[in-house]
Amino acid sequence: MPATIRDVARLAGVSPSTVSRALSLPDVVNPATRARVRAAAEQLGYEPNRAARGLITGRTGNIGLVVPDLANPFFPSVVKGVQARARLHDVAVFLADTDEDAAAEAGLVRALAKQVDGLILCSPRATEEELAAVARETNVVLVNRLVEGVPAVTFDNEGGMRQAIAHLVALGHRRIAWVGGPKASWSSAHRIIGLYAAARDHGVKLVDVGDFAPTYEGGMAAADQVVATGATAVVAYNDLIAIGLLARLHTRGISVPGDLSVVGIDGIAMARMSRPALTTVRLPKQKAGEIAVELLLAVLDDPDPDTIIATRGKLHGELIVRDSTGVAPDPARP
Amino acid sequence: MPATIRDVARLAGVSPSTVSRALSLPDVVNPATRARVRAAAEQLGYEPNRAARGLITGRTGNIGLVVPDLANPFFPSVVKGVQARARLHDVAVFLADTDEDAAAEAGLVRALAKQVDGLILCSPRATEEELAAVARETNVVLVNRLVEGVPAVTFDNEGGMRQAIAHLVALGHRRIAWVGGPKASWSSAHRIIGLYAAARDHGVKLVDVGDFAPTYEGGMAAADQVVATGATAVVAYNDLIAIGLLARLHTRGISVPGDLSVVGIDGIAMARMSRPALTTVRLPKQKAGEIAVELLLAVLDDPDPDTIIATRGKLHGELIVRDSTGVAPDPARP
DNA sequence: GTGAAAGCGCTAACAC
DNA sequence: GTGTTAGCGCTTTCAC
Repeated sequence: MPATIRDVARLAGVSPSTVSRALSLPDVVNPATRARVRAAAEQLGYEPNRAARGLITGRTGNIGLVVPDLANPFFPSVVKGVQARARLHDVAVFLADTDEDAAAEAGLVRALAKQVDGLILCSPRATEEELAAVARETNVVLVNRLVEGVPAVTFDNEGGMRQAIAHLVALGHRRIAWVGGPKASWSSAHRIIGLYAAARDHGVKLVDVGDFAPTYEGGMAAADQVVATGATAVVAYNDLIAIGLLARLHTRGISVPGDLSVVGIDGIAMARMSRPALTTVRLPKQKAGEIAVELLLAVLDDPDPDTIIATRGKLHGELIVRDSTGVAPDPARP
Repeated sequence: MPATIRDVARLAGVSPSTVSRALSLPDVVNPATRARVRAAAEQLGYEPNRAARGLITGRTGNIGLVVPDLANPFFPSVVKGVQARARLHDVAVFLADTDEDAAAEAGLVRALAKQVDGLILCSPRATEEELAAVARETNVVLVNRLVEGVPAVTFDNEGGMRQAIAHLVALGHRRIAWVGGPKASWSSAHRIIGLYAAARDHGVKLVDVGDFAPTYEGGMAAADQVVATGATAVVAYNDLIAIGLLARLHTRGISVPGDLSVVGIDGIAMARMSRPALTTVRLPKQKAGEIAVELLLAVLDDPDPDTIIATRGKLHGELIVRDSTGVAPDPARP
């Protein structure tokens, strides 16, 4: 049975309102009283009941975080960032994993929306309309997704692809394969834009082998088609696909980077651990989570549309060169 | 501005209490009234405010989940399981990542405890006393940890190690190295117990190379010492260490499984993707999360100590044989 | 600077 | 079967 504000008030010999003030607006009460109240609160181990406070202030001190799939190592990083930053602000985080199920997502969002001050949404698959609708009903920050009028923190997907292509071109590659991810995803679209722009600028040939699941298995499935293109290098939609490529290429006796160079995107921990270690564009995932929290809190304090538009983050990726692109292409190959 | 119970009451032409009853105890109100109330609620998009309800019922419909580090792939799996099962019961999940910081953990737990019905704790590092203290103040379910009188879902660590050793012995190994994890961890202690028991039973020699960080780097650091033991096989505290071993062994030109067989534990996704693919004992991590939720909910409904003791889960691991133990040891090696 | 009173949205007694 | 009343723990007028 936790102590209530009345217990503290009784012990300190003051009224509940004074306790409330002493704790949340310290400078408005007499220092002596404040000290007495503090001591009483301490002694009783008193912590204000957030639900009760929220009922009256309209602020719960909680935020919600929705991710599509925690099994994809991309998202735990984001969650960790959100978590860490939220704790700094003494805000608690509700987490929901939608299991890539757009329908479940809608329900979860509705349920969560009632008990939080705002929502951070990683929703690669939801439609713009759905997201805009949610944003109308509650405070929302989007991660790696841009929707008109909704604050968001995004990655510089185009820039990431440019770095990848520039790196491969510098190594001498002239024919580069692309293994796509989920077609509907926002980041996929933007990665492709950057990819083609870079290929055009460098005057190199891009061969699209199609869209695959953004998983290890997806990469395994894509590998043979990549080989068939005759490309000397391949860029994958994400690291998981790239690592799947590596595995299947090894099985087929194709040397990486000897016969084929491989580049991923995301910079998940696993990329360091693959064989050969994977060259990738590291996206600051945890940072994205942290910024999303700051953004959300800023919007809560000032829901002015101008603020919202001004507070968009665009995070740049960093090319990490590892062994999977270590060698120039064999000029004997077509 | 979301609809309140009074809005629904007004629209349906009944009192707020009737609305409340119609929604939570449907069979106690007249079917006709119930239908009217339901329609009104629907029309207004009414969802009861959980905070307000919790204030009076004493139940928030929320649970808290504390994990030490989301960057360790073990924990996202547990979180996913908790998440999925909680959603089934219409319970929301607060997530806290303590960043392996025991001090932060205490604070987080206190803060969370106020706004949840119960806590699921993955706290490999907290002391028994700390955990017992938390359990006295709030409803707690422990994961992969056993403390007197506290409901818990654990893995059969001993059994897992027995399977690993039996597998290696069957392949002909007689001298097996052990790379330990964090000394203070509960599962480490139990893995060691199973390990030595199995070694004794099979009459094989175990060589302990010491304790290492439960990470890829930890495995890299341990590899050379493993080689120096002259063992033909090595069991690691977890998959991350095992994968680190694989990497360093490859660098040194030591063939796995040709020269040395490697076994991990946990069964993280990455284990399939290593080269060679890692033989491991797969622990049902997601299942553990699911069961933890069921356990917690059961305890909430019936905080009787007998129930608590009866409701302990012990989950068995499953040996997954992959290439890292594919071949019998070379008899030429000592 | 502090206390009394009202009320956030909801449910649980208690009447009827 | 339904309405009225009271109150969960807290903050916030409004007096003083």
